Amino acid sequence: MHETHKGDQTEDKPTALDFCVHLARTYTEALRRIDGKLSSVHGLSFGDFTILYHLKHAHESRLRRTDLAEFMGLTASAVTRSLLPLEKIGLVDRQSDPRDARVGYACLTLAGHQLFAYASETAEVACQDAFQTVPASFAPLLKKMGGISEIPYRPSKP
Amino acid sequence: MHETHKGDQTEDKPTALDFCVHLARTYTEALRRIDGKLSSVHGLSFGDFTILYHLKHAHESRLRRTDLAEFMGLTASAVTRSLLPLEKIGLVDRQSDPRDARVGYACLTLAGHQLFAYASETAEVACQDAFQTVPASFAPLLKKMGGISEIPYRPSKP
DNA sequence: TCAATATACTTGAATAATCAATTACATTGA
DNA sequence: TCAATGTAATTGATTATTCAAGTATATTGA
Repeated sequence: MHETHKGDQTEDKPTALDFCVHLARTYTEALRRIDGKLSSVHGLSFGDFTILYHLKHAHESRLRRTDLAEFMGLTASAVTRSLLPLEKIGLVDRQSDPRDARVGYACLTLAGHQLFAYASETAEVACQDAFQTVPASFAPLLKKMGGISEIPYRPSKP
Repeated sequence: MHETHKGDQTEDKPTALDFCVHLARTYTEALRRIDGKLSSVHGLSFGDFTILYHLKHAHESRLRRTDLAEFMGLTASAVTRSLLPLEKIGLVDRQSDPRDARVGYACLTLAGHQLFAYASETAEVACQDAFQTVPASFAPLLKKMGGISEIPYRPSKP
């Protein structure tokens, strides 16, 4: 099995770049596997599933669409488009904010909760399977990667 | 700073699923940054750059298109389409195999080598920047993730 | 030998994401 | 107060990727 293919170039200590290239390869492969399982068993992409995941963990199982975008690392545009089919099949509900007419909430429906309960078991197994060899102690490290800005606490307005 | 948003659900020890969701978020953000830098400075996406990277490290700076697909974690189709613009702007050259008329090689041109030399410096900095806090000792772990099948040594036919 | 199967690659159609522009509403400060 | 600016969300056009099907060539085994 290759260790960063040995060609004629002398391969020195792996750089941050080597790390990134390898991470990209590993990530896409892992995602493909998880996505495949989730799709075949529940008809959800990992992206769809991740939306349900964030809603499930949010206060009252709902999030503003921008906050969901931030959690997902997607643009607002992508969130709008991703939510459409989930709203159509009744996993997610659309709500508005009486205090601010601009904002829209995405809210997990009962059906959404139910499907999530099943799908998260499948997802957990698929994730364990895809990342078998990564020890749990590793997770906190990844959390620090890139100094990603996290969602601030956003209290209801007075 | 949120630590996996504390809602009303009790948040237990992070599972493999939590890890995957967080990795996805971190990964897309990091990729966005690296991609942005590389695009603005050299007009290359990280995907484009990664193609040059794999060619650069390959024997004689060339790879069969299927092998490139395997290295990239992409389908053959995606590789065909990704190579088109790189061939058009003269960074990559198309070669055929006299022994097997089915196979096509992608080969780094002189211009490709030159651009890669510049771009890899930008990329290294961008990658260090995106993954500041991940220690180098971490790389071997990631290598094991998922038990990804690597490219076997493929000798020239007799 | 040559039919059956396998491999390398390309292409058409579909999906998912992006960015830029737009709409609609909110907030701010002279 | 209300004009200017800021924020939330959607939409159109574009790009990247996938899958399924197709083409061309190689390999294999009866």
